[in-house]
Amino acid sequence: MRSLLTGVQAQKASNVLADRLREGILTGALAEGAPLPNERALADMSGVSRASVREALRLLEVEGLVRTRSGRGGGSVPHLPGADMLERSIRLFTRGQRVRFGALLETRSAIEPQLARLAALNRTEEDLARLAQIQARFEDDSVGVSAWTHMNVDWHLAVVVASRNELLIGIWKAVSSLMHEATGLEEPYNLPEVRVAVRRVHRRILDAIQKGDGEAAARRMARHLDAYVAHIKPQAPPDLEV
Amino acid sequence: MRSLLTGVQAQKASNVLADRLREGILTGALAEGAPLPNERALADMSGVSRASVREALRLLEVEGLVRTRSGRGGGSVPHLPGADMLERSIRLFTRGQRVRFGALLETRSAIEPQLARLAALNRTEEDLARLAQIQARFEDDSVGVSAWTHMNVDWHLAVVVASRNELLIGIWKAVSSLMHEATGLEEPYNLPEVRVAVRRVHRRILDAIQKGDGEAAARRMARHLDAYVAHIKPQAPPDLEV
DNA sequence: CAATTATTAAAGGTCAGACCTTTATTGACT
DNA sequence: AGTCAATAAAGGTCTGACCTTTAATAATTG
Repeated sequence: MRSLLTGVQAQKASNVLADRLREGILTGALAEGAPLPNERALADMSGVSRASVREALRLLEVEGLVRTRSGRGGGSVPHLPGADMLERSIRLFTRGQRVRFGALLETRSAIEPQLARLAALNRTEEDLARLAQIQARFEDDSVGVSAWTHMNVDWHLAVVVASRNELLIGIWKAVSSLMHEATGLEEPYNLPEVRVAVRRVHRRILDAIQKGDGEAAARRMARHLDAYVAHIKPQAPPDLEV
Repeated sequence: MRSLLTGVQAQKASNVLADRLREGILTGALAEGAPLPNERALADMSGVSRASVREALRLLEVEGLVRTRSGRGGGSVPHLPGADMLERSIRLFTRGQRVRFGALLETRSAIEPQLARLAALNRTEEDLARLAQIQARFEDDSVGVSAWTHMNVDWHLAVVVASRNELLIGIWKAVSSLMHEATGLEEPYNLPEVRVAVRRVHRRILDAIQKGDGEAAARRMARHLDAYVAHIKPQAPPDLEV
């Protein structure tokens, strides 16, 4: 008797509505960009109060599934969750779990070589063109350390994007963003010999990507990251938290 | 003149309150498990209405930072976001971005060898004991395919947990959970020769982990996953979406 | 006529207060 | 002691008013 009735648990109205809207958005029934009815109309249509409608919309907003704007012409529009949402939740996870800075390094070292491998296998001509263009910008040695670091980020991002694996790309973006926050972008790119070495290894990695040699791309990227870790690790105390 | 006034943007009351509570929880000022004041009290204390308090709590709930229960003795208690939260958001991301099933396989293949390497370096005696215990259960060949699959999941989870990298562990859990949903756990563990092969490679991986040989552990795990991919890939249409 | 400025309307944001539902505790009655 | 009813404490919901933000429109003016 008891077991028959467990699990019925009256769902909260806002959750029920949020579930429906979420499914609609994820399946595409509610097209991205096409505004939802306003809150009062949703309340009338769904038979729940406006307060509950608002809670449902708030759930979806936090999940990255709608964007809400005030004022005339505002409202809630469906939006597919992207890398920014992933970054937010990975940030919360790392802060909440007190994840070590070293764990971020390990994560990046785990995935970026694979991203390089996939880039070698899946890159398009446009990818190669963009990579070549970014690589060319490295030749200018007159730029400051900040600009150089940004170029470096752009280079890695371009490689990563060429992999065509959206999930790994999203994770990579989140992790490297957290890393850059933690290091304050204070990377060792002021030393001329470091710049020369980075330029050379970047060239070799691109070479492998261009030739479609996934193994070489992965191997070289792994070594490149090991060198980076060797540079950065001594500066960060072992128990640094993000 | 214009530029002086941009960015002031009156924050919503619920967001301000949520931000404060979030910081309190993440910094530990609001201890996990110690219940927050009830909604009416929070409203009085913060000077905003109960509706706004509720919205703030709802934000935090979706972020996995509080758990809320109804009824007497209920209320909202702080809670540090864990792997379950990460899994929810990775699930939303994969569905929203229409991530291919193959991308999940690639992600797992990217991180699990590194997890095995870290396990070899960081495993404790307890980890080894648990792994040995799980390995022993594999010797019993009479179990059904479902039980065998569960054992297999347990084995991989135990390896992964031994790595002591909470971020990679969280990502691994999320990805493998999504994979199992997509495949419906219909894995090829009914064939005796597959079972023998899996048992053997598991043994060799554990061997490397026990010896602290990270390279071997990573290499063997990578091969093991390649074999798994080779088994599973033909069954899944290339454009299968999660 | 064109540029600016006021007005209005449409939406979300907030509030107050009542009432409902769920759940744990307490107490009364076997 | 065990069961069942009453109570209390919390979240959940509803209503309806009002405030604030923002875009569109109308009025004004150089």
